[in-house]
Amino acid sequence: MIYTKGSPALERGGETLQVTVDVVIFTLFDDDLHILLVRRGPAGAEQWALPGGMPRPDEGLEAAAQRILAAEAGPSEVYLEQLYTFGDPDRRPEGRVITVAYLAAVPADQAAALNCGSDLGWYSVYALPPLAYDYGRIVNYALTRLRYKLEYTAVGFELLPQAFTLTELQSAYEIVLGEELDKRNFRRKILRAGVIEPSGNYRSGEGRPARLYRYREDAVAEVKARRLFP
Amino acid sequence: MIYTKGSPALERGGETLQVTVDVVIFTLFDDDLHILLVRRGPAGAEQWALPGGMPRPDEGLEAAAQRILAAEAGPSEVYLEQLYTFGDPDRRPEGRVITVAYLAAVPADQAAALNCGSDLGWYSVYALPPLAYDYGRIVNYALTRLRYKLEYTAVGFELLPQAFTLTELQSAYEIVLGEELDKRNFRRKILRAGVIEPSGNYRSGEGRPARLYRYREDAVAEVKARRLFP
DNA sequence: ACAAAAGTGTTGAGAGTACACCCATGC
DNA sequence: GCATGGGTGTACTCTCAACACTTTTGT
Repeated sequence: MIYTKGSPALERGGETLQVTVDVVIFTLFDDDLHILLVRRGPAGAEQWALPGGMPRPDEGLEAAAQRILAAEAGPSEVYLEQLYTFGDPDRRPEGRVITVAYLAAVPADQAAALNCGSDLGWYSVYALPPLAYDYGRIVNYALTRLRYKLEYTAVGFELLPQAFTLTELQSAYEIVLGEELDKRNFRRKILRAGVIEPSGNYRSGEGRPARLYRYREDAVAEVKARRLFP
Repeated sequence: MIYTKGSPALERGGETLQVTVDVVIFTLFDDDLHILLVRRGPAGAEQWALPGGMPRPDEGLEAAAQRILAAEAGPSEVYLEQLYTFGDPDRRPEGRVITVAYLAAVPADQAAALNCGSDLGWYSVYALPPLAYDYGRIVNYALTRLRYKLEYTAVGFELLPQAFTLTELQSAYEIVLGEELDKRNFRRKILRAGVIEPSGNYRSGEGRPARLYRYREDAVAEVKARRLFP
């Protein structure tokens, strides 16, 4: 018999088993990739944590992540995916907590609380404040995953406003990947992929106005990358 | 304040919150891809489940998966990765269970219990018996992930014995992917990748003896597949 | 007219794909 | 000697990567 019934939390020596859902929320502004953090602990010895909480009794894990995201960052209709579940017994000194981490990407123009209170803030992933517990590991994991997905899927657009120029798009890729890309190759490849289309408008600024593009909702983000093995 | 302390399992209306770890264990024999299932329920209306259990108080999630794997399938030193966490509130009628699913791949010659009791058995993923709850979904998810990883990483070798012929390797790929591959292209590509080396021995059978290969432990399974996006 | 950013093509190298025959052994 | 599975090479196409100049606007 594999599954035991009963009340496991109590049977296990009285230890409580907490499950939390934490969300790593990425956004892109000021030429930098940011995540949302909440402050914990007293000023002076302050530490930062990911927004999170416990799933409610009748709430699925993804629904909980969605709720947390909406509460802290504002928008709905954003990119959200399960990242990983962290459950080492000694993650936290006060007791065992199993955390189901999610990754979210929101466009900066939808991200509420861009200049939010001192308990909540966007921080560059390249200059993070001290994080509590093993949050650093979770953030690293999320960043690795975001970079990976950026190359093989269309997540990149989830970080941008609805209309964007090709230069802005390229810049977004460069910021997240931490790597420079060739302008002509970038444009050829992204246009040939057929995932974006001109919106018909232009954006003026310094120099020649740039054509605006939008992501094609009907785009098949068919990720047919080359196989490593036969 | 995001995290509440106390005894959440009781505070939440007396509902207990169970966390289990389940493992989808793949192996390859008889020209077919199999997973290990355990029987639950009475004969006649029997249903099958994935091997699983609760993590012990001082045991990490991966450690729990390793323990379950060792107990049911025998070997250690096998491929094991976290798959996904399933936590819909209505997964099970008897109460809420959050399941952290793992994916394992073991070579058939290490898989104990190949002809095990009637409570435990290997089943072809292409002909599964009736599964309890949402196990079907978990198995599908695992199969999708296995196929995906097969193409871009070196998991394939985890399903094979230490020494294998190129024909056996190709056959393994074909069985898992459900697709035929070209012999010459397969060989050129796998050899050029530098992940296997001849063991020096040969296997005799019908026809010309086949050269045996082994997986190179020092192989950099550098997955440099083509980017979809720039 | 000039500064500033947008936009545009070509070429060489490497990888993918399709395809058919000879080789070594056991019986 | 023949059946059985093992092993090998080539030609075409496509994608990648490297690389520099012209165009359009605002001041």
